[in-house]
Amino acid sequence: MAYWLFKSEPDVWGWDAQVAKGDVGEEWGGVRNYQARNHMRAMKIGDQGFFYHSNIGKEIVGIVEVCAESHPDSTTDDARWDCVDIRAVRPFKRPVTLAEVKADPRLKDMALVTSMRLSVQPVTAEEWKMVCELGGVEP
DNA sequence: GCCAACGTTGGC
DNA sequence: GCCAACGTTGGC
Repeated sequence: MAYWLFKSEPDVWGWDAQVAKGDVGEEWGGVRNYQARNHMRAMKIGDQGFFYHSNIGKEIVGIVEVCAESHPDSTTDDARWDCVDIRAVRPFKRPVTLAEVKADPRLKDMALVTSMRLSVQPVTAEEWKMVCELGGVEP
């Protein structure tokens, strides 16, 4: 089981929209970055991910899981781009802000801090546990 | 709205 | 294959 982080712009597609999709989930299409795509290609069904709001809020708001493995991105005909589907699992009791992550020395190596612009990021098991604690949910 | 960081593109 | 120009992202 691996852990990931998905970035969204909440005014385009946020946590509420993701929750509204229920267990069916939603294709995480539109990613046009090789690193991010490679992370999605590496994902397995059941992998867990944080759902992050950039721009508005700048906080991790909940947990999602991968419900369909890598497949062609339906938002383009370009064969280079694949993506997974994700579905909402549960919200954080308390959102974890970017400022908190940056302020915590144990989280200083999170990709959210070191690779700020990468839209799909790997998360380590330690980071997963830490951020879940901060968010008030069971890992 | 600004601007720094950084990924991508295209000319050579 | 290098590197300058350009476009995009995202925090502030």
